[in-house]
Amino acid sequence: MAAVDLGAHPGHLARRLQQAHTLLWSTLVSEETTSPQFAVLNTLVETPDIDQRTLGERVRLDRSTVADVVARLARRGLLERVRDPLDGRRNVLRLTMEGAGVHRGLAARTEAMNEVFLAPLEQAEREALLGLIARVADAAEKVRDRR
Amino acid sequence: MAAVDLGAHPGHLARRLQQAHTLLWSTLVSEETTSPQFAVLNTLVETPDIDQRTLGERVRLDRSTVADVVARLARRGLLERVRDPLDGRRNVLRLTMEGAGVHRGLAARTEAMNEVFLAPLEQAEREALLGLIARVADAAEKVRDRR
DNA sequence: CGGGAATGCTCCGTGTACTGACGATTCTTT
DNA sequence: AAAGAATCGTCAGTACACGGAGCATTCCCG
Repeated sequence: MAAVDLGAHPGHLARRLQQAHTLLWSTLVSEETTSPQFAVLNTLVETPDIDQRTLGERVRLDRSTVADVVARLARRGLLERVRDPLDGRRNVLRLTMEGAGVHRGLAARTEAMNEVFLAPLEQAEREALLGLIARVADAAEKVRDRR
Repeated sequence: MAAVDLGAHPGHLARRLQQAHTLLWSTLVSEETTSPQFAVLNTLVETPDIDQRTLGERVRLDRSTVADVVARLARRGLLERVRDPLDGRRNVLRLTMEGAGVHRGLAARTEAMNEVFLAPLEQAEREALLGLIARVADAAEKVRDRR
């Protein structure tokens, strides 16, 4: 009797948004490479020779998930993972030629996909949505870090 | 060099938002029962004797995931899963007494959590955020259904 | 310099989330 | 009534996502 309206719950909406995006990504951008994988490739483009922990901080993936994603990309030959000779605890990551090529292709198609994804919104609404999500996510992530 | 700013990508923001919510949920609402599990319990409160497929449509989980989530809740004794005598393909789901009790407790704590989650936003902004997400998600889900 | 603390990674267990293949059941159409 | 189509659920495989335990390495302090 005390049932609640899930349509007003941000958590439920966040999950739906994320699921909808994943589905659209797989049809419009790539079936092989996922959105988190693209985030990793993209970070490696701007910061070569990064280690897994720092990479995880940038793309917001925990140490375990980074290891998984990186392992998959390495298996496909899109990046190299080498033990850092200067610090034997770290893995140094770097894109291969092929990885850079894959990133280029995905970056282009991602732009197109974003257009489709946000199509129901006016320009001002798109900026508002992204800004609001960023503020909520930033605040929640700060709570986590303070621990 | 062609690296992209992930902060402007709705997919990346959607993932961050969902992750942040999951984390906050586990600290403020429950460690045992997840947000999707609550969505299932909640649907069973308003619609007893529902089958898994219909349930999945309501909470936006595919058939496999529904089966997983329902199995976990059944294992904990929060719901009963019985073969429908009128249609041998379906499982009929119904909350147990304990399941109803768990739902009551979660519903209260969920309200409190939503307040914390949306704390960085003004009232008008909260409504705007939820409305914008719903529009984008609705549109994307329609694309999927049309298949 | 030497020993304890901190750090980076891996491995394991659990929980979403989806697709494809399959089996059982029911429905439809003739 | 029987063949074929549609439906519901399960199972296997893959990919994120997280916490805890454990290991090797490095850092820091006395």
